[in-house]
Amino acid sequence: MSFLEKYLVKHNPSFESLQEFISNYQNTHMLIIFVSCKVFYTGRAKSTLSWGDHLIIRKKDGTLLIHGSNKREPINWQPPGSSLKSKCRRNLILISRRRHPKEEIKIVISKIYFAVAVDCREGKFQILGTENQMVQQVIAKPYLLEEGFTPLKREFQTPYGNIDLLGKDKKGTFVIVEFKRGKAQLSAVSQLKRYVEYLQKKHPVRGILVAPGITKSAEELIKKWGLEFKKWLSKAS
Amino acid sequence: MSFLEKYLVKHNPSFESLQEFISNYQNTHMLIIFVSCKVFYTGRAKSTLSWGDHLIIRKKDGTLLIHGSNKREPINWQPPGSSLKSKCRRNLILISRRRHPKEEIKIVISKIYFAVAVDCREGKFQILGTENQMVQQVIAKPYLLEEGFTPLKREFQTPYGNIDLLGKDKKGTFVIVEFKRGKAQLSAVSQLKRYVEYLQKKHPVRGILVAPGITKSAEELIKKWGLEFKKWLSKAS
DNA sequence: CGTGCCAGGTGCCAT
DNA sequence: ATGGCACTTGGCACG
Repeated sequence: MSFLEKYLVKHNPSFESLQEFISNYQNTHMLIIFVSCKVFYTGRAKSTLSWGDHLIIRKKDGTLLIHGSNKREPINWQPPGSSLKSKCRRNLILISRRRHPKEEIKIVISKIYFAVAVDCREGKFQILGTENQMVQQVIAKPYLLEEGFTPLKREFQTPYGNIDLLGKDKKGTFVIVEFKRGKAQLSAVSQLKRYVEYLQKKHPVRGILVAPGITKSAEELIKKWGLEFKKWLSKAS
Repeated sequence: MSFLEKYLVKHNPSFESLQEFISNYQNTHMLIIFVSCKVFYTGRAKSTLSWGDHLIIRKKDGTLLIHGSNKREPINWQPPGSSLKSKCRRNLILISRRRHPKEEIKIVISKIYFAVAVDCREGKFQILGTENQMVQQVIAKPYLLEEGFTPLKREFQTPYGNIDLLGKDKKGTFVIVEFKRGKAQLSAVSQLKRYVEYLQKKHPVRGILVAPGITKSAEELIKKWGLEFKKWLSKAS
């Protein structure tokens, strides 16, 4: 591939030709390969994917994706940092390994429809509306939480976990604030309770869960445990 | 594309040609398109991806994936069930929408390197080694948990959440068992504690966390709360 | 490295 | 639809 070309396509390559293609480009290009194959994964779990048509994507950071005809998630994958080797037998076999944890994917390919090597330089990504930004807003404008609130420490560490935001209310009582960007569930209440249980051994303390909504049972639980829920309006008026 | 062909490639298609290609194949084929583009997402959060080369995959179930040059995760995406429309302006614009929640992705394309439509029939997938299988093993061989254990109910529902496995020990005391397939963390202890707190209002009850390992602080917490940890040997001897 | 935890989490299954 | 939760979760930040 000349340095001017963005991509190179191989149609119905032979096994040997794909092997060479892979070894030539796997460190510099993203590979997109459409094949008939079966897949064996073993590692943290163990899985098999029977014969079918699958899209294989291999990124130069070592990521391996095996996609099927639906769903957002790949059927099988290997995360960044994984190796890739090929063997030519009766079928073409691709093996991707990672070390920690030890995991292996074996792709047995019977037919290669096409393979593309692509020179991909991605853009810059920015995102807004995360939990972190909720916390930042409350730190900047503490009255958004409640009148008289004073933030003390972001990510306050305890042996029971890390408190999103520790502060004091207008009476000087410690306040533990847990933020959720989506509807708060039982687990969020548990989390807040953990922090409160720890801190209240030393000080009187309030616990406030801040989220745009809360499930029914989480709301019942939070009342039962004497904690508070504060609905968060994303408007941030 | 004839019904015999597995795939069809367009090299450097014009905007209009890609529009036609998409509308012809988006309901029956997986589309794989490599372009120079920028992306705007708005919905649960809001993000921008600046100009760069990105791989666009559109599955016939409506899934949209926008991949960059590294990482397992797509930079932007739309889940199954999303729509896709195109507009031709100065650039080619693809818009994918979903209803619940209301979310939109706008892809502004300045250059199309290639587009492929693919007829993808995926294989059957099977997986072993999940949490569910740990539970099934204990149900089949209760002594693996402890001598004299009797399983009573899988997924026992409480207003505090669902208990993986409820049973009784040899003395007839209720036992709540929570399984984790990986190293158990603070959240697992919290979860177990929730169930125990609920049931112990009515009966004396033990809580056992079953996992191949446990983090230091989770172990301390589980002791402090009077719960038990049982190390799970995947050997299932 | 391990630990904790958010994520536009996704996906599955239950009511 | 809402909810509870596992997931080969992935990814990040911090000790």
